[in-house]
Amino acid sequence: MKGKATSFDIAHEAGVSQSTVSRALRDSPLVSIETRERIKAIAKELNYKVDKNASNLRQQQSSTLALLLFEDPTSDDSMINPFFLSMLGSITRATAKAGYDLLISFQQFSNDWHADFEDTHKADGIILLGYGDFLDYRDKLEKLEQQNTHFVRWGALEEHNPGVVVGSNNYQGGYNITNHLIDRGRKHFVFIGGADNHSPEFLARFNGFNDALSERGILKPGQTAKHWDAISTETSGYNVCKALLDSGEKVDAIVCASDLIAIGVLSAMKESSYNVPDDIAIVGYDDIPLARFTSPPLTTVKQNTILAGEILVETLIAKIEGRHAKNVLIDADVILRESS
Amino acid sequence: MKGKATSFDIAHEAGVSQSTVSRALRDSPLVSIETRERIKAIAKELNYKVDKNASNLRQQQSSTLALLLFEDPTSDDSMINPFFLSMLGSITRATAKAGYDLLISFQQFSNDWHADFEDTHKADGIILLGYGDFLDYRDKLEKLEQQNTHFVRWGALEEHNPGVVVGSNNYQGGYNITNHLIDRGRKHFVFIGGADNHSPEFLARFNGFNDALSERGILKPGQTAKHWDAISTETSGYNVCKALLDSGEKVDAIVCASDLIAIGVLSAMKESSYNVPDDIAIVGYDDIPLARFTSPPLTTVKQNTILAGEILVETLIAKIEGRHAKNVLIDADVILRESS
DNA sequence: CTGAAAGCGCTTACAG
DNA sequence: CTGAAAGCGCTTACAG
Repeated sequence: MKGKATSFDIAHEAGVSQSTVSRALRDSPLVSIETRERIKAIAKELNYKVDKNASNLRQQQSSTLALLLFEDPTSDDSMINPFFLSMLGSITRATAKAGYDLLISFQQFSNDWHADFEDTHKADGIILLGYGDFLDYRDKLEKLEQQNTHFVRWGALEEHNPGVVVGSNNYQGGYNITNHLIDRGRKHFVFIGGADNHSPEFLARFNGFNDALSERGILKPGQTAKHWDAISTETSGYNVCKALLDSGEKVDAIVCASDLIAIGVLSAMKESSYNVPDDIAIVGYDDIPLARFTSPPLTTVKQNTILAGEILVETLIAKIEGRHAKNVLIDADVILRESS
Repeated sequence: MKGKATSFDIAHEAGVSQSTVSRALRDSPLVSIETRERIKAIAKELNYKVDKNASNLRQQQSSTLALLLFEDPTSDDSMINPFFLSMLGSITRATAKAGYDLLISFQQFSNDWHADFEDTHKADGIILLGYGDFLDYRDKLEKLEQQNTHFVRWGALEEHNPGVVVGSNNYQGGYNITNHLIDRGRKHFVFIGGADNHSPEFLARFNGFNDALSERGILKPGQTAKHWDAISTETSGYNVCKALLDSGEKVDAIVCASDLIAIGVLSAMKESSYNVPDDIAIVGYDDIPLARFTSPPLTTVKQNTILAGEILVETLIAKIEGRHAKNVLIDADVILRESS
């Protein structure tokens, strides 16, 4: 036998037609059990595998999902946010469990990204993952929607979302962790991280933070909480924290928009000989695996990545199969550790 | 226009044959520049994309690489080794640059993994990534080789490797970082991590460690360095370090088989009030992004993941295209930080 | 430079 | 329960 075996080879070997082979391998009840078993045995022996290209072409679908992972081009080359990597792991597993393959593509926000996976029939649907400047790509999402491309996006729920969105309850997370700090007697709060509508997830965290401070009287009516801008990297957290300390701003609690920022902040604190949490409490957001191993271990808000990955995949498959798919908000839990 | 446009739609619109459309879109010099441009414009207008399934079927190839990422089933669910994630990032980028798509699949070592990506024509070749019990899957690799499946493996170079291997010079890394510690006056060494032929990469690091100690007279002839077994997770590093400290073993330098282990070790040191590096020097291996942010920052051996990803992809494509592909050993550099 | 035709390897409606 | 045939949307050898 030269080259790979085809269904015709099996048919020849089994003394049946090629149609019967195809039916048998797909477990069609139209074929008697005995013939089915016989054909399967021969297929196995010849190491036959259905050619996916032919099968997909004929069926006009691909049993493949595409994941577009957006990276912040401002961030460090090799440093992909561990939170997304953990999502990637759970999405991969959920995809496999559902019988689909997963095509992956990293995209730079800055680039003119193209989501032609579905147009080229390489994928039946697309998962969009990544923080980043929402406003920049809103147009593209709307175009995707117009083209009837199936896609789900991980992100913040807003009034008019193009497509379906699965996200974490960022407002609740920011709100709860701030209340925790207030309960511990903290008075002077600063939020470090992006907090405008370019990154709605961080903004929601900030809003929860702000509302908790207002409700508990830390903020006077009409006042807005203190906010220092940073992108979601350790380096940015480190630099901003240094600047914050230099500014002489009175602070005894810092709420960071992500764990990565918090790790940079902890590092700056140590360098400037501040004691965490005695002098200043630091909390993060995401609960990346390393949050347990910082010094001190980091209090943070856990995003349930395993659940999130499953829901993303489930939602996308629902769209592909034409079932109803709705937006989902996943609860975010505060994880108490020693940094607060 | 209902459904997606095909090359026949473009042909109709352009008043040429479908063959000419196909040629024009592939930039064949057989088609005049003017016709080419005209056809491309129409294709763009109709939002036409070549159907990959049809194109692949016809050409008997897929322009897709598959990445099998093996996870250690003993390790924490959500915690994928950051080193591999960083490799994943660089492999994704290198794959895209070479004009291929990337299919990803996570595999449990324990499972009966099947690499039928190439058999099903879903991928032209396979990249195997992950530490793990080499002996367990040696048979499978040999079977892959017999079936003429194109694959590259990330790992240790050994005498009789099935297939092509790209790896880091683990022996050199272990050797150099140990010499660094000896230069700093350390006398009592322990290696934490797996060091048998089930995980040849860790074993190579241990061998480099051992040989450096022998050459410098820290080990008497015939003696073997002290070695405590651990899997590559923070938790395992933490537990083993606790046991080591409890044992009363005299130690002033610990060489860890991975940064993850070292992070657990640092955490145990802190808890038991040892000062790093004054009491005990700790070094890791991998230089994961967080190594810079541990407390104290971790001295470690850098694996050049960007280069590694590029070489893996390059090597695999060489095999696919029938060119000569040889094993590659990448240099490993010691990164000095405060933990040693 | 262009077109008509074959064929990649399947799945499935149609006929028996 | 089974088979002959059409067709998914391309690419490319062949003929002009």
